[in-house]
Amino acid sequence: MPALQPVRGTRDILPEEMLRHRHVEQTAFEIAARYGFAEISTPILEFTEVFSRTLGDTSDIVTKEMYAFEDRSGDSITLRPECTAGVARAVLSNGLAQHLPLKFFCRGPMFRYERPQKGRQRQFHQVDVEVLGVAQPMADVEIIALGAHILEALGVSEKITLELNTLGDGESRDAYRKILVEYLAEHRDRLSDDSLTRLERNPLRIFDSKDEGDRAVVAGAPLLTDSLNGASREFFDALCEGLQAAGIAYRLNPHLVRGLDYYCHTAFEFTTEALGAQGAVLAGGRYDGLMEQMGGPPTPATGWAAGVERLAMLIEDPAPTVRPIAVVPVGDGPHHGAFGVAQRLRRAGFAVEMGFSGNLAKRMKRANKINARATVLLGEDELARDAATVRDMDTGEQSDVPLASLETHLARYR
RNA sequence: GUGGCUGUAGCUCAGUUGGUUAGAGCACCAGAUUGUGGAUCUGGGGGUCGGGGGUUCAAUUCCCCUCAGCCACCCCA
Repeated sequence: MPALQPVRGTRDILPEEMLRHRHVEQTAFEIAARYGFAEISTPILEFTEVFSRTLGDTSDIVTKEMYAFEDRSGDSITLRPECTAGVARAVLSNGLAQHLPLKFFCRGPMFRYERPQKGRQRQFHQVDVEVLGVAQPMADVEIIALGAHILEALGVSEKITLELNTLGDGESRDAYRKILVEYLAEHRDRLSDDSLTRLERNPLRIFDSKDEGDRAVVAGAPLLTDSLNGASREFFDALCEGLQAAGIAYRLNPHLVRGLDYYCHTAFEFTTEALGAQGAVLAGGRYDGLMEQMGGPPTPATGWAAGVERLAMLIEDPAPTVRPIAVVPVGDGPHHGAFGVAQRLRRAGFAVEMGFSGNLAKRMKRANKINARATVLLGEDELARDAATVRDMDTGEQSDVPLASLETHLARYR
């Protein structure tokens, strides 16, 4: 354990930053609720197979990014790298496949063993929505609309564009893979080393490459959209029409692919230029095959996840929290009486901070520092006649208020 | 995992061609002001110069290793 440092890629979220996180999560949660999403929480730990079976043996997450370890009983356990597999598992574990369709909202920490960068930590947080049991593209339209709605509510829409693509169904993708591999093999000599291994494992991801040689090759490559079968074409058209009808602007990006094996049809990413290389802020797609892969019944599903840290970096400072009322005993005598008053006000719904150390000037300083809206001063003489001196901290005005009407008097400062 | 940049007080940063007790601003604490905050003035605390090793009479400064952050790749939220 070297020094007093947090583990690499993890960090403490101090109150100021926590407010931003909270704002992102609460906004997402509240708007998702309006769309009928119910919050669930699944364990941070899952058996490793939950992820390795579903994300694909060739995905980066499984091959190099999983926080996996053996527990005391010898089981292989993994800190969840994403939400979807856990939610799907929960649906099967709880027999919820009987109750489709389901709409879930989920939030919490995720873990990926990556090299940290700004906007990319080993422990990070996501908010996540999943729709299970709906095969129609309207489900995709709805979750994309929800995503756009949340980003708008967070005030970050102008910095973000929606990119959209289709991966087609299995048949379309198999057909395309053949054509693509043939084409790429012809240009093998111009591909980067990275892309040569991609060619073996997951040729679609060559489209992601930033290598110039790769890009040149990819520019002339056949497109998946040209290999779509009728059903896939129809699905994608319906999705695009649905988005247009909903007034959601998007940019078709035929090169947009997904790193995880379970995706099909819809693939989308809300991205920003403002965060450097970590531009994806909310992304997802359709995963019709996942539940079956996990051993459950074939179940169509679609969903997305959004990065809380990334969004927290984009938003303006959230509205300031309520300004408290400071209760200040004068001298050391009235502490108990003052505390009684503070408790009364707290029960009445006021945010109350009490200062009782140092001389009066010190206590006032403290009241000022916590940005108190008003200070309730309680000295021996005030308490003796059941009254308080209330000071408006903005105007400096003071008034003598009977304790009986304190709540009424302070109501203006809520 | 690969390549590069950076690391001095809580924060932002000075500093040293290697040389006594490493500085500033902000923040913090105390006093001026023991029944009144915000301004001002005065004083104070706080540093293993990221960590370890090496070279040297002497290292914050030069060299090596290591840790962390940042940038790009990889990948993704």
